[in-house]
Amino acid sequence: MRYSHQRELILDAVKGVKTHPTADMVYDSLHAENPHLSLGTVYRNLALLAMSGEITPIYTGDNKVHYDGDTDPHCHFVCKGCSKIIDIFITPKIPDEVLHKEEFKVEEEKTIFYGRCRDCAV
Amino acid sequence: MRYSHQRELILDAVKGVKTHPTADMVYDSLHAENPHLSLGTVYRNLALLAMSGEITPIYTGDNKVHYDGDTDPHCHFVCKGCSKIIDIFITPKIPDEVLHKEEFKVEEEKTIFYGRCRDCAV
DNA sequence: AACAGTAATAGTAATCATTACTATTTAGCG
DNA sequence: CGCTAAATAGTAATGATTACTATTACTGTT
Repeated sequence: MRYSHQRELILDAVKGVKTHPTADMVYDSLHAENPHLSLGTVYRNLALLAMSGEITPIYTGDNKVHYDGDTDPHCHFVCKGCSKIIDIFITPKIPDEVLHKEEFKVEEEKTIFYGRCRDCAV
Repeated sequence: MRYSHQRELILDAVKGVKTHPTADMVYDSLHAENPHLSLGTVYRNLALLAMSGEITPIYTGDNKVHYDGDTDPHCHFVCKGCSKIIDIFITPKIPDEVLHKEEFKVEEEKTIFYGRCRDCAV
């Protein structure tokens, strides 16, 4: 993987923010300062950065991939009202019984809690 | 919610299977016997059934919503090689520290383990 | 510093899952 | 049976993501 200015921009955009932006949001945040940046480039580099472990994809069910610049293992909360994603800094522990299955080998765990945030309480 | 024959078909198709089918897969499995069933009807009813808690959506990151006919709380394993989904029958426990946050109220938890199945081992 | 080779980009078109729309059908109640 | 609203079929539209291609720009070599 060869250096590219755009990839650095994109990585910084995700790392520099505590929200969990989608490709579209990253593109919007960079486009004003970099009018020639292409949305396809954002998509491709987010995928590359996720593959190389520099950012983490989050699949919340809103039909868009979000990315987290904090790769330290932790969980997320997703509000069913406003779709906001909140970091929960507890380290999920993969149970031994799951690690020792014959059927498959677990490499990572993703845990999402769903509910309602204070603003969206029913 | 009024009874419909189509909804019953769709519910049975998801409940009657241990795979975790997408709307498309449900449609395919029913279309031969029910040539007038519409894909839109499948999508709408899967969403309705999920909302009423009769089936559970799973977001694995493959950009398609899968559904699980088993609503008993449990986890899933997703193979990074073949994308197969395997049930893991351990009941995830929502940690007290998460249940007692002021910021939000957790209603459910979804945990997915990622790795490689035996067939896709590297 | 020019050169070559090849990965990366920009810009646009295409794809794929899902949702929206509308005329028609049907559940279910009086 | 007949009414009314909910549900469906079939098709069109949307929205996120990927594919494609000509051009640009890293990086190792002379």
